[in-house]
Amino acid sequence: MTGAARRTGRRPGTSGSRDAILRAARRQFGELGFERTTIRGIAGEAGVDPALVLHFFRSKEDLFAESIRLVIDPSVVVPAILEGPRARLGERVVRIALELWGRPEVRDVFLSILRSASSNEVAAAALRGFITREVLVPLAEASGMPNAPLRAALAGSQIVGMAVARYVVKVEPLASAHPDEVARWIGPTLQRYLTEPAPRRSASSRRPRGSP
Amino acid sequence: MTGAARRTGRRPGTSGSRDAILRAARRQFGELGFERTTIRGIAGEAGVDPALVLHFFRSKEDLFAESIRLVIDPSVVVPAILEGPRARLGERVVRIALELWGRPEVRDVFLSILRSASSNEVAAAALRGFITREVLVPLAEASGMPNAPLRAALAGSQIVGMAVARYVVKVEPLASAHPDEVARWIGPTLQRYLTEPAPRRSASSRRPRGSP
DNA sequence: GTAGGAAGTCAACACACGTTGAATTATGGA
DNA sequence: TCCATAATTCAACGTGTGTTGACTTCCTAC
Repeated sequence: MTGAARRTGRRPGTSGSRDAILRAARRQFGELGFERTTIRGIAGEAGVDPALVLHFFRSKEDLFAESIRLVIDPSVVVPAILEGPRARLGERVVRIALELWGRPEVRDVFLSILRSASSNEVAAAALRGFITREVLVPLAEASGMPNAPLRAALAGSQIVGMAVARYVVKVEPLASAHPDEVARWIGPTLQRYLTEPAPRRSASSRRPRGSP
Repeated sequence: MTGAARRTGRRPGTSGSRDAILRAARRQFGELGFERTTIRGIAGEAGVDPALVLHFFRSKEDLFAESIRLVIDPSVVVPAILEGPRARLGERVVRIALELWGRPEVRDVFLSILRSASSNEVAAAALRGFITREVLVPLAEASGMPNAPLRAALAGSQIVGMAVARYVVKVEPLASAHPDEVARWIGPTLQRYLTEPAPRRSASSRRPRGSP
């Protein structure tokens, strides 16, 4: 080595430290979840002093909130969902979801949210908000069905379930199935939730006549 | 108060401390997940010294592992899934799942696993193991279809997705929908995954002839 | 040129956590 | 009756964490 011990003070030129920190944060929050990710770890990966992390982002919570600010563009995604034949709505939705999960930046953010949604209220709110805004509302509009919110929530539940099974818990053979195959199976489910008539009340789940 | 400062040494009679600790652990792991649950917190809820917790269970990891040891009885659940008309397999599965989530002890354990599966390998393994053993294998047997593992994984993904949406993220109106309604919507999905013919390869997802 | 702010490091604080070892009191079998 | 063993608390240790404040170096607007 040239023996250059990292000295104090500002560096010449533009360092890109802020971005490096954010990238490292996203990656680690995605891999470890909120609790197990440490400021020191992020700083290490970004090649920077831990104090600098908090110089840019005021606290760990703030950094987390910033790191899960969505990196997907609704003005692209929503039209992509809406355009095309209504008979293939479900399939389009799965394909778009799978495509998003395929991009590393997006995937890290999604994993962050999913990993942390369980114990971090910010993350849970983010997930709820995202699902509502980016998934439910457009889908409800696209379907134009009565019951739209419930239908959209059901569709969302199947997508989240697929993501958990595939990317978090890694249940085989789903985890390594080809996206096309996944789309073929799950597409019809979403299609039914979103566009087909509501299920009939079956005999066994009806209360006997005269009961309250 | 009677001023009775808790003194040291063994208590007369049977105290039930071990059970109290386990109950508190299950509850807190379920509410907070592995990381945010503390030994001190559990001890507090159980009315006991923190050291006693580690006297009974050798470490926090061990306590966690013990606390997620499944409280459901396969010899009851599996037959309940298998018996009855094959045409209503899907509906039976959802109903059983919802019924299990309704019992507080089971619910705490499920929540523990779900909340911690993302960052705790023990929990992820437990979830994978449980899904495989209690859900996938029996379902695969029940269906007797080719592709059984994939089919069962898909069914599992819809169940987990419903649980996350309903109990963790609390997406409305799914979160407060009546179990009957949930069963009516989701039953057919499981039914299709488990018993209906595999989806045909559609034109749009086929590669053009001659490509690798 | 020079002042003020931005980028960067260093050392330290305070706190909470999991874990340990010794000490104390009860139980139950020989 | 005695003694090993179980149940229980207490006090403490070590470690890792988020966060802070002082300090230095560079950039840019006047």
